[in-house]
Amino acid sequence: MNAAVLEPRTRKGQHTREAILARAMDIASAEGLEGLTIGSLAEALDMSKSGLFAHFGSKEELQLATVQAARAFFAQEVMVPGLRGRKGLPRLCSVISAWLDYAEKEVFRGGCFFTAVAAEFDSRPGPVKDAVAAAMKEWVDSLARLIREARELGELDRRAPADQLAWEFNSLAMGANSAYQLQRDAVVFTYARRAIRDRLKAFTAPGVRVPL
Amino acid sequence: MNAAVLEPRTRKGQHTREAILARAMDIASAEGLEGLTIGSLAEALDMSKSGLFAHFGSKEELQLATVQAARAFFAQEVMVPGLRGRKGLPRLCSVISAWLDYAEKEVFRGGCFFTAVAAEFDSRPGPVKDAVAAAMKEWVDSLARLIREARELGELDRRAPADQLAWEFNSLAMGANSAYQLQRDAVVFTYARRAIRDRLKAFTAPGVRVPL
DNA sequence: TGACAGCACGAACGATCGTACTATTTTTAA
DNA sequence: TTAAAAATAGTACGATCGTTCGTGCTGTCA
Repeated sequence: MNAAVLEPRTRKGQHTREAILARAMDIASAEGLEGLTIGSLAEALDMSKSGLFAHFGSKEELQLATVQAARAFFAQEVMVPGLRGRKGLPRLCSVISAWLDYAEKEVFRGGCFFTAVAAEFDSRPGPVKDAVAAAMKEWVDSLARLIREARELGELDRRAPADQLAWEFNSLAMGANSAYQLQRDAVVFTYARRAIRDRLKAFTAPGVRVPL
Repeated sequence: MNAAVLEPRTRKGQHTREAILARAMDIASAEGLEGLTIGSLAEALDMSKSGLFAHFGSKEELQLATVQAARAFFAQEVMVPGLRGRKGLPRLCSVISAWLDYAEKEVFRGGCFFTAVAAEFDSRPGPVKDAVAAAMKEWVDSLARLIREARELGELDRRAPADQLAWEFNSLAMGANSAYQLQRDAVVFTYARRAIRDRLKAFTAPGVRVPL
């Protein structure tokens, strides 16, 4: 069976599929992609298990589709608003700020979808882990690219290690999301902002303002 | 039934219980505390489901016992070797180093137990989440205490924000563990060490060596 | 030696999991 | 308008989940 090519062929099918994936992202952010159960998902959407199941053909395909949906959602929610900032340091800070806001606003019940799912699948080899790892890498690479842009514009020191910093900022943002979910103390977002700002300041000329 | 007070009354029972929890920590680090199944755990230990079950009385009690065992294990594996460093900055760096080594050596299949379990339970209210949150808080507080000691010895600037830094270092270490599990590239441990070292250097007098 | 406590076992429970089949309704295209 | 196609529902399956129950085994102490 080739379930990977199951795709909706009508507007209605498309609409249903989108509704399913929106709920799936929300549930998975809190319960994980394994805790995301076909029965409970169907019930939450007032449809039958088998009707929902037919959209994907297997649970793994549902999980993969959810990861792709989350990737698109993240781009829409974080990258698009973030990229409105002026190229260079402002844009970098704008993207990071959008990401922290997205975590703090709890757009999903469980906070950031990828933070939850990455931890869940990081030691489960398979297509789902590969998809999650690819999405994370794509995101960190985007951050590194923004850092290099700021460097080329002379706003950051030429020696600023882009990959290192991108990884750091991602770790701090994920850490803020996790700590907030766990302890429910929003001060961690202040910690994260300050940590990133201080780190960036170390690579700017004295007096340059880091807009974060 | 009061399953919480189920405790072994013979040396043999004690021994079995320890063997169960050792396996449980290992499995849960990779599959999570929900993925940790009584059946699979029993099979891995060559015992019957019911025999194993009787040691705890419920799955939640098994999960709680596993968290407590992991707390003790972490103290033994990270805090004890770390505290051998001389009081102050060396001890702080020694503890952080022990923690990064423990993650990199993959003492458990899935890396750090608490990183995995914190992400899994951070949006599942209940006694297990509470236990995990308490353990994490205890650990970050320990780091903050070490930072304050270094500050009081004059090795770190008086303005070094202990809670902020403790949170940062924990985020970076957890981030290194996660990224390593996900991408299997050990360079992230170098990133984490460098990030923490640079951050500490910003609060030391020029020329002071940060032993990390 | 006998009684008893603690440990472990096998069998079975109801519930729920993912999945497979068939039937019915709804949408689309001619 | 009608026939094909797609979407959804209904039902049932084998497997596995956590849990319960009754029963032995084993070592200890009177």
